[in-house]
Amino acid sequence: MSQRNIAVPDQAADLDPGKMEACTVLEVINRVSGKWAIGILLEATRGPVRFTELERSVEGISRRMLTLTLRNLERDGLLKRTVYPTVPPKVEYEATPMAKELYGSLTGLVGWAERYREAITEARKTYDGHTAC
Amino acid sequence: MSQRNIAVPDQAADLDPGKMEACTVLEVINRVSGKWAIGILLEATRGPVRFTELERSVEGISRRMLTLTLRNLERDGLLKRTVYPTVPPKVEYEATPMAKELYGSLTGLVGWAERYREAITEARKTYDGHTAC
DNA sequence: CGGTATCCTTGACGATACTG
DNA sequence: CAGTATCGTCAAGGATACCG
Repeated sequence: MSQRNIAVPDQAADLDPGKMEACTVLEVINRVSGKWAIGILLEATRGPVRFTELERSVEGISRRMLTLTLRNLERDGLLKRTVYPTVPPKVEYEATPMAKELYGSLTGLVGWAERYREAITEARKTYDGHTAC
Repeated sequence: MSQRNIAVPDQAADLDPGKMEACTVLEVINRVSGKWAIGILLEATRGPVRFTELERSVEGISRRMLTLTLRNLERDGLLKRTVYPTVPPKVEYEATPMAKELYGSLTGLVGWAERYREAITEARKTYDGHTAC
C-alpha cells in the first residue's frame, strides 16, 4: 500500500454548537433525522428521560455522541434539559411541544424501516448479483 | 497553523455500493433520510424524473452525489431506473411502491421543518446568547 | 444527456481518560 | 451520575476533468 504525506488542519469542527448558522430546511431535516437524533427524540417524547437511560436505550451510541446530540437538540429548542441539584446529580431530558409534533413522522419512518428491512436486504442481494457477475 | 505528516490509506470507501451489508433499521433510516435522499425520493414519488431534472430540483446537489445516491436508492429497491436507448440518451427514475409508502412521513418531516425553521433559528440565538456571555 | 474517475478536505464519530 | 477533553480514523462529499 502506497501512501502520501499530507497536511492536516490542527482543529476539527465536530458537531460543536456555534456552527450551522444558516438553518435551511435541509439542515433542519438533517439535524432531526440524523444518525442518533431520532432515537433520542422518540424516547424524550414518551416522557422525561435521564442521560444514562438514553445511553442504554439508544443502541450503539457513545457517551460523547449522546452528549453532543443532546446539546444540539437542546440548542435547537427540541429538548428541555432539567437539572436536579441532588447527590448524585440527576438530569432529565424531555421533548418540547414543537418536537412532539415530529413524533408521527418519526414513528412513520421507523415503522417503514422495520417493515421493509428484509425486502431491502433482498433487493441489495439481487442488485449486487446481476451487476457483479 | 501547525501541521503533522500522517499516513493516509490510498482508497476511500465513499457511498460505494457493496458496502453496508448488515442493514439494520438504523441503517435503513439513515439511507432514506440522508442528506440528499429525501429530495430525490419526493420528486421520484410524484412521477418519473430525469437525471438532469433532479440535478436542478434537488438544490445544491453535485453531479457526483446525485449519481451515488441514485445508485444506492436503486440498489435498495426504492427507485426503478429506466433507460431509453435514444440519442441523446434518456434515463428516468421513479419511486417503487415500497418507496411511495414513505411519502407521508417524508412530507411530514419536510412540512415540520418548514413550519419551525424560524423558531429553531431563534432558539439557537437564545441558547448561544445565554451560554456564550 | 447521463454519467465516471481522481483527488482532496473536512466533519462525523469512536476510544480513552479524566472530573465536579 | 453526567458529563468534558483530547486524539485519531475514516467516510462523506465537493471540485474538476473526462467519456460513450
